[in-house]
Amino acid sequence: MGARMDSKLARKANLPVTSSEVARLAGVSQSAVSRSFTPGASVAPKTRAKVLEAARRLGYRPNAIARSLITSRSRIIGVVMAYLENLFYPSVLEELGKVLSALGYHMLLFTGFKDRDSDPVFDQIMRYRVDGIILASTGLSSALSEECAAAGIPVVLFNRTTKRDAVSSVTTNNYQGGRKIADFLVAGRHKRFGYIAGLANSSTNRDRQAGFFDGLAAHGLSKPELRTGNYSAKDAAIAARELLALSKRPDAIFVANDHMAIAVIDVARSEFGLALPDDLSIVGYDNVGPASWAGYAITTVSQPLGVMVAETVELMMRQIESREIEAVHRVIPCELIVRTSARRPARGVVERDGELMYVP
Amino acid sequence: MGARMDSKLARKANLPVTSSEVARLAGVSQSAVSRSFTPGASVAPKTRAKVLEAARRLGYRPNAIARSLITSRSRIIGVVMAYLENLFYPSVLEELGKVLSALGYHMLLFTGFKDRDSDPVFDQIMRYRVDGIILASTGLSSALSEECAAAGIPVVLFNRTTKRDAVSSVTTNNYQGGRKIADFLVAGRHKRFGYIAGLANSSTNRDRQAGFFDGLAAHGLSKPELRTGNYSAKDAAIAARELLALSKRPDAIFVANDHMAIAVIDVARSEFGLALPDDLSIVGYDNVGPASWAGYAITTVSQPLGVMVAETVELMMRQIESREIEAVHRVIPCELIVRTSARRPARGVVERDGELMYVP
DNA sequence: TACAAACTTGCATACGTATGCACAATAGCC
DNA sequence: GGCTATTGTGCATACGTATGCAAGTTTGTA
Repeated sequence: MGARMDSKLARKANLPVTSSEVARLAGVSQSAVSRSFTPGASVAPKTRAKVLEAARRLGYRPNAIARSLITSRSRIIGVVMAYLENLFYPSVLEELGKVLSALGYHMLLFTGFKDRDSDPVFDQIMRYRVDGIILASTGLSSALSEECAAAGIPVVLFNRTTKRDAVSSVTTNNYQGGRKIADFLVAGRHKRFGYIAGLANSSTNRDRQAGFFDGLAAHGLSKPELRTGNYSAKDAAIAARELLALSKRPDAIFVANDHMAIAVIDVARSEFGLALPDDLSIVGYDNVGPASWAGYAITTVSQPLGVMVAETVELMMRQIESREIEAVHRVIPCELIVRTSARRPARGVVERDGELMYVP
Repeated sequence: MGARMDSKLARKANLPVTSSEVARLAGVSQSAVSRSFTPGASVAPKTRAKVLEAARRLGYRPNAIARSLITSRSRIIGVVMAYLENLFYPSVLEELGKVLSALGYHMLLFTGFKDRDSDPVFDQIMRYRVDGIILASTGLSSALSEECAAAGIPVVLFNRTTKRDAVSSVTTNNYQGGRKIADFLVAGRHKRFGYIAGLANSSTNRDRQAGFFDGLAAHGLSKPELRTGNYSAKDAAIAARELLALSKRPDAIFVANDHMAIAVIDVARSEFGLALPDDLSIVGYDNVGPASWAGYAITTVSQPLGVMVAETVELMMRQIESREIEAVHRVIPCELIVRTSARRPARGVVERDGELMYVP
């Protein structure tokens, strides 16, 4: 399997340096070393200097594992993301990394089990005695959430919500988002509507769909044509083919996220020869990076990532510090970003922060 | 900041269950409990059954932290990815998650420090006594790699390489890839060439560029116009504007990765009104998801992710198990995938596994 | 100088598990 | 049934650190 260039040299591992060894070199007790590395502990500046110098010479680093055992705080947050194909989640991960590391926390990441069961993942998370769990792109069974609560481990759902009493959540107002899209498309004088759904049992899909359907109903319109894309590009393409092959083809389709919307746009253009927005309007959701690429320019609902992550971490930290589990549900407002994948209404589109937004 | 719905109920954390408590309930010693959870340990089936039943009733899970302290193996791999904007890396992460979890290992992820120094990241990684370190989208200073070697922690560079003696690496044959692109474009009768570079000091960029330049030289052609995009979409767009505004505009541009190539294509089409491949040919690198989207259809070099990850993990495991650091450098062959962003040569394009490839 | 208050330091112990060792129990064999 | 070989079990200890406590030292004040 390809070329190979192996170095001849192999080295044996040395033993890692402990605080006792540092103590010996510095001529102090092990406690003094520990205190020198604990911010706010009681150590004389001179002692600390001696210790740090000895530590530097030996290449000592405090053992976070041993520390966790004593303090019963690992400063590790378990992060669960079933898949990363949808660019929304990598962005979340990157932002989480920034925010958590600034607070001295780290992420134990569980991903890549889209097709498998998530229970073994949970078992592993619990074994590492994480200080908290953040779940994105996935829900949580009732039994497991109860178990976390019983163990005193805060759980925050990111971009999903639940009625369960033991877990918190941070979402945008998906109902409002769906409703805004309905208003926008109706104002744009569209006549026949389609909806390509995400995972049927996800709260995001439920709320976006309800908002969209209610919005259309409020204008006296009947239910749109519904197909399901399961938040998968492949399924969305199939759904798109069905919708676009209808004799009464929709002139506006709301696709439950941008990741699917891209696949739908590709199908519309390259398989049906349709031009956007003249022949067809597409609206997505999430405002991921590619949504703003010139090749797609998707009209979409923006989920403010920075705010969502900040709220998630704040909720997490509060529960960790207070040692009390509380089920708080944060709902963040969202904006409809107007680009060129959907026909615009005559009025209501304004510029703000360099983006066009729909503010009826 | 948005709506809020707080649950009234708050719960106190319980104490976590220990092996001693399980032992008491099962009427055995703590050692027996430990052995019941250690595959291959010496326990009578009857005892193990008693223990597991007691553990189930108490909701016991072995404490991986405490176990690490004893065994001096954390079964944690530190994964460093400065940024996740380029979809190549999330894909890597997902695959790593699959492969590592199947082996009972977990990922401590460090990301989101693109603009900051990576030294603090290292400090943290070392504190958690990880069993190994995988670095993607980033290099490693000489001092740090020496330190890891001294501590007996294997380091594998993913998609980067180095001459340093203490770290291993897994890359594709980037030189060969660059060279293939030169051959392909020359065979396609292009006349004026451009190159948009990645990060100047990255081994991937160096090798791709060297291969491309050497390939052109081998056909008796002079050096292409060079601009630098730093593997950033924004910088690449700027570079593209410069290249396309030249009086002798290139008719073929090799962009050092797909992430930048997308930005370049957007600029070419929407700002210069160019059609691909009639007015301009673009070739990328990586074969990320969006490269195959109908909107872009980028001719690109495929880096076989699955193979790369498998090799990376294999290298890692071998070093962990043998407790010896070795500097092995795996170089994996790559393929030129032909799509429609670049004019095709008259011959040499064949179909394989449903993809068109250039095999001169 | 004397005394109290504030600050430092070392000792000892605890965190939850794995494991070498010695011993007990069982199985295997004729 | 008597013997050895095998297996199973508990005891004690170790991993590397944090921290309450008591003793020691310094500082501040009158």
